Amino acid sequence: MYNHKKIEEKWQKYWEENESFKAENGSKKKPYYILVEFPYPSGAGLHVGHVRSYTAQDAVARIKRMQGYNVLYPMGWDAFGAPAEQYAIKNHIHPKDAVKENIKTFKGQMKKIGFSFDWSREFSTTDPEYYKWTQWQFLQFYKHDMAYKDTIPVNWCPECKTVLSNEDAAGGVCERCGAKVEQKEKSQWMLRMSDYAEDLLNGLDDTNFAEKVKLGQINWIGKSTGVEVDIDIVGGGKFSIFTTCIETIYGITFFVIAPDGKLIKELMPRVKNKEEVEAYINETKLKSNMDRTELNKGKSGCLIEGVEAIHPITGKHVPIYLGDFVLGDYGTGAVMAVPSHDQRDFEYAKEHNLDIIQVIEGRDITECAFEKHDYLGKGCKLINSEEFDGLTVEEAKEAITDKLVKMGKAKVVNNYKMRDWIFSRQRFWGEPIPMIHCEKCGWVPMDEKDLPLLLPDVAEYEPTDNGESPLAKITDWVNTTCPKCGGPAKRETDTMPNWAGSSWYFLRFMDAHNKDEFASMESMKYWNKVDWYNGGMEHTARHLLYARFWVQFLYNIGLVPNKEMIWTRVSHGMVLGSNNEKMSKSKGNVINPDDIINESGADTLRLYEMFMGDYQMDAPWNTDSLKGCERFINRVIKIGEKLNDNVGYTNESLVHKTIKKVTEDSFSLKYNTAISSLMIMLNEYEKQDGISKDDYRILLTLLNPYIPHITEELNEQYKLGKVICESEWPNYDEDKIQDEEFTLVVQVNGKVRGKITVSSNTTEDEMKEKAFEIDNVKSYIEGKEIVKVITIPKKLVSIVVK
RNA sequence: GCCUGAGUGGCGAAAUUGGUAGACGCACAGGACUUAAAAUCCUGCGGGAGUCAAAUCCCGUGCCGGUUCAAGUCCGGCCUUAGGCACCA
Repeated sequence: MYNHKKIEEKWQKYWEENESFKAENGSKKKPYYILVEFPYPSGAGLHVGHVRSYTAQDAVARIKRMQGYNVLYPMGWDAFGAPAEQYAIKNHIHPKDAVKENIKTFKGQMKKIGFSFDWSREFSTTDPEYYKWTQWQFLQFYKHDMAYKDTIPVNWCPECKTVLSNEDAAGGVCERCGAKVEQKEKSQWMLRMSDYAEDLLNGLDDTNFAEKVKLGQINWIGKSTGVEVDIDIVGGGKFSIFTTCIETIYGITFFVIAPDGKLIKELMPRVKNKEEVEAYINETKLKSNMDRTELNKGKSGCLIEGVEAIHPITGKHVPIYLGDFVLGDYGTGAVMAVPSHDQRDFEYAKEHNLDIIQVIEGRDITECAFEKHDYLGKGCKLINSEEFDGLTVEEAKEAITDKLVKMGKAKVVNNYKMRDWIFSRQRFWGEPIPMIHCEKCGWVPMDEKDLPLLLPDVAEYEPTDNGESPLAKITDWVNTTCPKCGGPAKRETDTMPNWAGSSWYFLRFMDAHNKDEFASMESMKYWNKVDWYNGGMEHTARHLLYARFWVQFLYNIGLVPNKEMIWTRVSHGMVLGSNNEKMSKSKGNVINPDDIINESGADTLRLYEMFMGDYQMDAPWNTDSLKGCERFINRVIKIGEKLNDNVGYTNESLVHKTIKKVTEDSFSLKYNTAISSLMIMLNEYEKQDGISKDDYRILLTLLNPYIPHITEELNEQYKLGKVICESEWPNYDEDKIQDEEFTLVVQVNGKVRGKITVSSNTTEDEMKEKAFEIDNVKSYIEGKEIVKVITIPKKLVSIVVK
C-alpha cells in the first residue's frame, strides 16, 4: 500500500501550477481536439460512468500531447434542464444556486481523478456570457426564416395542469399523479430542421462517424422515396396520399386518414356520423404515437360516413376510414390502404370487414399480407391491374408512376421521418427565447445588442395553471416595449430546450471567453474540427443530429469554417451496478467514485474502469476486480526495488510489441487489451532478476496515460528522466517485434493433431515436411489418401485425408 | 412494432483476413511465509473419458440449419437481452 492521497495531490498541484494541459490557440504544434460530452451536473455527483469515458479520452489526450500535439481537451457544464427545476420546486432553492453547488462538487471530483482538462476554457450553458450567444444564434435562425411558430400537440396532465415530457407521460399516464395524459394544442417555436434533411444525410460523407452512428442518423432522418398521389373526393375536394408502393394501387379497397390530422377537420362539415368520428378523435388524443403505431395493438378506427374518395385510376368509389395508426404529422396524414400487400392494412381490413384484392402474385394471402420486403426483387408479377397485368413489380412501379404523372395526379417525392425541431419548453430553467410579441407588429426579435436576455429571479418555479412557463407570472419581466414600434408588448415566456446549449458548446471551447463573437473564425479555423467526440450511445441520434443541424445552419450563413465540425464520433457503454442493472438510488447499487478514490486511489479507479471490459459495451461494476488493479499498481511500485543497471534489454521484442499494442489499442477504444499487454510486460519483468532503468521508464511511460500520478512519482523517485507528461511517447520498431520462433499447428481433417515450435524462417515446404514427421499426425494419415495440404505461413498446416 | 447493438468458463473478458477458443484479471482450491490473521509469493483451475502421472481422445462460444480442409468469426432462420424511437439529459 502506498500513500496515494499524498502522491495524487502532489501531482495534481504540479499540473495546475505548470499549466501542463493548457491548449494554446494558434500554436505552431499540430492541433488535436478531443471532446467528451459535458455532463449535466446533477445533485448525485459524478457517476462512475462519467469516469469511464473521461478517463478513456484522457488517456488519448495524454498520449497525443506526448506525441507533440497541441491538444484541446475541455470541460464544461450542461446545466439547464428539468431535473434542476424539479429540485428547485421541491427544495425551494433557486436552480442557479443548486447548479453552482453541483458544479463545485463535479469539478472537485474531476480534479481528484486527475483528468487533464484545460480548465481555463470552462463554462456553463447557464452562464449569461454563454447563453447570450445561444440566444443570438436563435435570432439568426429567426432572421433567416428558420424559426417559426406553429400549433403542436403536447402531453398535458389535466390534474397537475402541466405539460409533460414523453418520459413523464410514459404509458399515457402522468408520472406524478397517475391521471390520464391528454394531447393539448400549444403554440410553439419550431426550427425548420426538415429543410436540412438532405444536407444532414449527405454531410455524413464528410465525417468519420462509426458506421452504427451513421446508421442511427440515417434512420432518424428516415428518407423514403415514393409517390404523392392526389385523391379526388366524390362531390368535390381532394386530398393526397404518400406511398412507397405505388405498384399496389389497384389493390386499394379503402383509404385511412389520421384522426389528429388537418384533413378530418376540413371534412367535418360533410361527415354524417359526426358523433362517432369525434368520439374516436378524442380517444386518439389519449394515446401516444408509439401506442398507436404498434402492430399488435389492434386496428381501431371508424368509417367516415358521407364522404367517399375516387380511385385515381379506375374511378371507382372508395370508402374513407379514420385510423390512429396513421399519424397526422408524417407524410400527408392519409394513406391508401392495400390490405393484400400491407400487414397493417390487412389487419385493419379484417377488423372492419373490408375487401381484400390481391394484385401481386406469388403467395397466398388468406393468413397475412404479401408485403414488399417479400415480393421486391423476386420477379413477382402484377394481377388484377388492368393494362399493367403481367409486368414485374419493378416495371409496374415505373409504369404506374409515369401514367399518374402524365395524368397530372401524382409526383415523385422524397419523404422524411425527421420533422421540424420543437424548440419551446414551458419551463423556467432554460434559455429565455429572445422574442417579443406586439399587438401591432406581431412577433419581433429582440435587438441583438440587448442580449443576453437574463432569466429573472422568481419566487416560484411551478408552471402556471394553463401550462405556461413560470416566467409568465413575472409581469415586470413579461411586459416590455416593442423594439419596432415602441408600443406595449410581451416577452415570450417559453424557454429553449436543453438541446440548444449543447448544440454548439464544442465551438465555444475553441474560443471560450470571446466577448464579441460566439467564437472567432480564426480560432475555429485553427482547431478546424473536433477530431474525436465521445459520448453515450443514447445521444448518437438526437444530440448529434441537432448539433450537426445547428452547425450546418451556421455554415450556410458564413459563421463557421466547415459544414461538419465533428470528425469522429465514438460511443461508450454504460457502467452498470454489480447486479447488472442500471445504477440507481432506488436499486441501491450506486458506486460513488469518491469512495473508491479515498480507499484505493484515483489511479486504481482509472485503471479498473479502463480494464473492466470492452469500452463500447456495458459493463457491471465489480469491486473484487478493482482489487486486481490495485494489486497491479503495487507490483509496479515493488519492481522499482529491483532496478539494476546491469540488466540490459532482456527482451527487446516484448518492449516493442508492448509499445505498439498500447499505442494502437489506446487509439482504437481497446483500453482493456492495452492494459492487459502491460500486465504481461510486468509479469515478464518479474521473472527476471532485475529491471533496467530504460525498461522501467518505458513501462511507466506506457502506463502514464492510465495511471498518471503514481507513474510520475516513481519516475521522479528513481530519477529516470524528465517529468513523463513533458516527455516524448516512445516509438516502436516493427522489425524488432518479430519473434524468433512460432508454434506450428498441424490439423488433419480440420482437427488439431499436433503442435511443434519451429524457427520463424521455416519455409512452407519445411513446415509441411515437419508436419508429416509428427507421430500423432502420422497415426491419423496412415493408410489414407491425402487429398490436399493447405499451408498458412507462420501458422499452420492442414492436411485433408480420405 | 421499428431501428441499432450484445449473447464465449463460477465471474469481467481476450481471440488480424475464417486458422491453437478462453490471453489478461477476479473468484476458488492446494502449498510457502506467519504464533495467527491480513498482505505477499508459488501451483492448479471449461466439462467429460483416460492415467500413478502423462500422452491421448470426446464435447464445448444462446438455439436450429448451411458454406468450408477449417466457423466464436461467413450465410439463412429463430430465441433472449440492452439502448433509441422526437418535451429525460
